[in-house]
Amino acid sequence: MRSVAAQELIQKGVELFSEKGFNSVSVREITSAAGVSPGLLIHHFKSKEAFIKACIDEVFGEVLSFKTEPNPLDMNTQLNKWKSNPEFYKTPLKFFKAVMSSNSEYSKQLFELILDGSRKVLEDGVKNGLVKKPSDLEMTNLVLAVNSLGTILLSDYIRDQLGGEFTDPEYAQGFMQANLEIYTNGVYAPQTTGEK
Amino acid sequence: MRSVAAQELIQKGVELFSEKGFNSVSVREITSAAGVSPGLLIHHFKSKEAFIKACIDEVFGEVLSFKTEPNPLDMNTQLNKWKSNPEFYKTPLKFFKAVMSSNSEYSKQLFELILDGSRKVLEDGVKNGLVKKPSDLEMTNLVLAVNSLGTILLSDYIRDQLGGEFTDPEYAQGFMQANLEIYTNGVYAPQTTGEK
DNA sequence: ACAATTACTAAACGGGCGTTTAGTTTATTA
DNA sequence: TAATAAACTAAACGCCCGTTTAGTAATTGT
Repeated sequence: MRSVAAQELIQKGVELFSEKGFNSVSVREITSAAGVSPGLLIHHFKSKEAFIKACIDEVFGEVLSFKTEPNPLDMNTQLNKWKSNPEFYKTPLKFFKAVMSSNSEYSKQLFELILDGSRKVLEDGVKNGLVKKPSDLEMTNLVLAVNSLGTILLSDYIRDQLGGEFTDPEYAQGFMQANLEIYTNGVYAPQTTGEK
Repeated sequence: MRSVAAQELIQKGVELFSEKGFNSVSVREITSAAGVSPGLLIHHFKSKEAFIKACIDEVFGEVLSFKTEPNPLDMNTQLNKWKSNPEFYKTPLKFFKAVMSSNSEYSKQLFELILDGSRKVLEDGVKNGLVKKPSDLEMTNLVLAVNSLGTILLSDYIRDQLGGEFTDPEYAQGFMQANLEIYTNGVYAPQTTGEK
């Protein structure tokens, strides 16, 4: 079982890593935020890298299970989730961004997990008749997943444009509506096949 | 005028920054790659930060002008560019990724520039009848730009999935085709409006 | 209760960082 | 060709980093 201080360290670690990324937060910054000595973090977690892994495990075990959570493709479900509790998603979303920007072994696993979840939704959608059968499902899945993740990675820029987080109810409606419109109607007009 | 060594430093800097990002490349790494002393970089550029800015100026002045280059939305034009000279885009694309991941003042300016270019293409497309009139042009523009940029930011993950760079002719065709299909036909089947 | 383990701290270590300093070589200019 | 300026180097400075060490306080097991 984890000591109180160790739990506190994980919590502060997740918080700070979410804000600044793994490389920009030092061990000392975390330990002083938790009110303990730097040595204690190493004592409990062996190294900073192992501590980061512990933080990742904590967040993804506690809050996110990409196999059961609504998939990025499923915009309406996601929108409702955000609407009902926007605060809940803020830190995990930023932490997720930190992980995906870190090029660790975890980030690759997470990406595959996202792809798996997205593929499932896509395949189900095709079966249900809700989604058009793409000529190359795997490639389409990749593109859709990348678009969703890109939204998260670029959330800082989106915030600047909207004037607030795209997960906030105030702005989520319009942002999701644009997504939905694109994914429903396409962008190119019907009479063209997309060529110039 | 810039000295030969200073030019060499910029070139090596862009190369290394593109590979690893700004924070992960030290002044010593750049100067030893250029065969000069660390002090010389500071002598020429005052600080590492100013050197980074010089690198950004160099790349975006030399290779990219987002107002004239094909816009991310214009998939076919972009595909043809990549097809005709894939090497040309590799380093600038990675450098661009490094800048967008750095949260500098430059990255925000670049994002606005991308939005401006994208908006122009979108508006022209609507006038030409090539693009459907979106209910919220600014929001749609934001979503489309984010999707395009996301592809660049996540290029490492895409490479893992495809087995090669998505800018390589071998893989570009299929990847762009999936994009084109989504933007032409949408994802959701016609009989549904997208709700579950 | 006492021994053994665990939680924890203060201090320091070694290393890499960006940058400064002081000095030398090379180029420019008059 | 002598004076001035620019290019450049070797060494070191101070700082912050992750981690180690050596020791103390608290907890646990018997």
